[in-house]
Amino acid sequence: MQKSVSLTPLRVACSGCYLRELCLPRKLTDSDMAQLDNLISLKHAYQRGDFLYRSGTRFQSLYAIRTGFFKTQVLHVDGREQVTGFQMAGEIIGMDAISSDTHTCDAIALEDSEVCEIPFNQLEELSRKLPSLQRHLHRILSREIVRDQGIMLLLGSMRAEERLAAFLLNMSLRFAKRGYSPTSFHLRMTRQEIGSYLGMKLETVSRTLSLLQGMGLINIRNKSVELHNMPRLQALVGPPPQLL
Amino acid sequence: MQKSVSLTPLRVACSGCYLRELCLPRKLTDSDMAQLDNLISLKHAYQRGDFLYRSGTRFQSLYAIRTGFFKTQVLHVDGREQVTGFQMAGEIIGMDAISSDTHTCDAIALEDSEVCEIPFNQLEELSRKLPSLQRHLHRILSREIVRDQGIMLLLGSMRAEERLAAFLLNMSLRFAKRGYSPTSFHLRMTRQEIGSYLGMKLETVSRTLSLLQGMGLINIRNKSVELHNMPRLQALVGPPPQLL
DNA sequence: AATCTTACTTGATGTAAGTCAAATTTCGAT
DNA sequence: ATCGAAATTTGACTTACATCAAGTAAGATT
Repeated sequence: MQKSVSLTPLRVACSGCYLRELCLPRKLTDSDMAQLDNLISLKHAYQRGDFLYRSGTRFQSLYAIRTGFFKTQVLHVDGREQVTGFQMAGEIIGMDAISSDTHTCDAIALEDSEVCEIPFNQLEELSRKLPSLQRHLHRILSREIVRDQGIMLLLGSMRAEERLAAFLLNMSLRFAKRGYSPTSFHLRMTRQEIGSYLGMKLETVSRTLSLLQGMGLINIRNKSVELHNMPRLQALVGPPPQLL
Repeated sequence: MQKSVSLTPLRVACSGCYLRELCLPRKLTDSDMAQLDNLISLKHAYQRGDFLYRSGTRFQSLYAIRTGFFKTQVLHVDGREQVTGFQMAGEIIGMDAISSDTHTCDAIALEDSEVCEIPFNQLEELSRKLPSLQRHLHRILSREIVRDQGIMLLLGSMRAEERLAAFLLNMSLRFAKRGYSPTSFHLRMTRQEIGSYLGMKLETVSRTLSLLQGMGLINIRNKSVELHNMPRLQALVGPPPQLL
């Protein structure tokens, strides 16, 4: 099923990579770090299309994305699906499953990816000993809540152009944080997936992207995007058309 | 600002009320409970319209609603607002603020309410000592993430009737859990607030409620609702019209 | 390189929900 | 009880987005 191959037989500490900056607390001693390293020792590789986990399966671990790109989606009874997020390197995934010990969404690799497994019981145990780790875990959980509320705002009250502008700016910001260009990047997901995430049909995504291009704000060719005018994109997200 | 009056000078333990069932872990010893009681000792009263907290203010505590009804909303730069949730007795509110030590939304009482304050630092400290409390806190945070994803699904892929059916059934479930009738209850929020929450205009809320009434599924008179046919309401939420 | 499949774009048309507006009801305050 | 403000309902009209339908381009597979 999920083709998870342990790339290296030896232990590969995630704290050794730049994950440290994004996912791990700062104020830990070397000894603390060692304990954390010990915890986050399982690395897995996934190919495009592989499931990291499936809705309904038992929860055991959170996952820290080392490299690559994932989407999470919830499936409705009738087959409708809603993409709930796109996750990239340095982000933690799987937190929805804590509440019921069962995954409530699917996580699927959008490109070949590497992931560090974080057994949750052990993380809880360690975070009881290390207050700064505990606090960090709480922040990560809370950040996910804030992110979701931002999307609720987007889905509940924005128009197609605004949604796409917000989406592109969000991608831009996240690429920039990882040292990539904020103005030129490659989308890993299809128009369909973008549409599901933003609550619109793929045709509308396509049309609206063409529109933004027509306005000179972006350049989009298949999955490659260039943001030509970030301030105006930002302005588009901000003030509404006639509502103010 | 927030008219928070300490109702009783003496300590009022929240664990003494039915909050225990909804918010607190089970497997605690009496001694553990006593510590928890000690932590959750501050009770405040709010009148309709009062702010429990405001976006931008410093985060210090979570709040357990003892009685009453709140809404949370995020405000956009331009004045647009999105209601992100309605909270009732037994629910915990304020978790979005952990990530940045700052509240990211407003919480406003929809009726006169009582709230127990839970200083978060102390909660963290105690949960380091009590694994079952720690686990419970994590579950509560995760449950909020799952809830938000459900709303994303609703906002992203449901039609007006489906949204309202889902909303009414959710209210019904939550009232039922608290021992109230699942089929007959009183909405505390305006059509406007329902609309904001569900991503539609107040006129559409009104029209759609009339429609559901016309179909014989509900009876609504101002803010009093009766659900006459829960299975059909459920069916409405489930399968889409022609999409399957 | 050729073929097949899957993504993407663009146009024509339909529709659910938004907007504007007026009438009615409810509720709080005097 | 009366008044005024706010909430709700309902109607007429508009619009943003969905749907349906080709046609084109990109990627995968052989």
